[in-house]
Amino acid sequence: MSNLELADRVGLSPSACLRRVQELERSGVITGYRAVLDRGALGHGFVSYIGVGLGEHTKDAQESFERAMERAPEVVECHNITGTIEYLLRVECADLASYKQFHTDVLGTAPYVTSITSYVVMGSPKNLRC
Amino acid sequence: MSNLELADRVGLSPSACLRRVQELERSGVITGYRAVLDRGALGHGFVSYIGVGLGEHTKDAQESFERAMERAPEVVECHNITGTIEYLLRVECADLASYKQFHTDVLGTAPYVTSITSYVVMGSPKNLRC
DNA sequence: GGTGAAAATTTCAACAA
DNA sequence: TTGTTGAAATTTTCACC
Repeated sequence: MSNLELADRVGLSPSACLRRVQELERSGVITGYRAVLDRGALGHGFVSYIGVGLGEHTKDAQESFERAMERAPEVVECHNITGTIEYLLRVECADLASYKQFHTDVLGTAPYVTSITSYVVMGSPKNLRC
Repeated sequence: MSNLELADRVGLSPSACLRRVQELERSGVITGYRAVLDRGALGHGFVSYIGVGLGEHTKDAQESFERAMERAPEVVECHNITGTIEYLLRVECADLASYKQFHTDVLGTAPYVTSITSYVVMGSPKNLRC
């Protein structure tokens, strides 16, 4: 949306509207801007969440696992969570075959991993983040 | 990023670059554009994932639960997943107190809900979606 | 895919409430 | 402090090569 349209929607002049947006950028409320991509069109239609448990809870175990996730392009999100397991991943693959490959090649060889629980996404009735 | 900078980065003329971007928009690969906001600055620093199990698996049970999630502003994502539970939510609250309120007032009163498992996000070492 | 010019937008300084 | 005006700088957009 152009600043002109935004200004019109919120009922401000373009310059006043721009000043507010710039203030949000400067103060860190707006971190940046992104294009929203269609997963299916990109060939990443197979989405799953994966709970991962680590055998050790040392700093080294965490860092080496996180580095492995950083390298894997299929891993779109990696959250360090409380509870019975340590990590929750969001993984986007082309299909079940490429997911299986990720499962064995990446998760199977990642350091300290002791448990893997997959939840395949069948649909997302609400998704405000994309 | 302006089209001028993007064109410079990919090594194309601005017009050729714009033509490619417009084709991505037209063909549906690029669905839209979003500002990336800082959760903490917005007062939504308390992020958690919640696994939800439903007692019934009827169409009615699913639809009424999904409608309840649609109404709750704290629910940022609602995924219908395979596995032992039916839904995985991403919930963003101000703090633990407002999370507790969401837990009892929204999830506690949502229809057909039989199990709730919370995973509080301590950190997100990788997060390509925002 | 590139060039160049017209149209539109962003940006900001000066001013007003 | 917040909003408006107006003009310059920049960018987007597109016809043509």
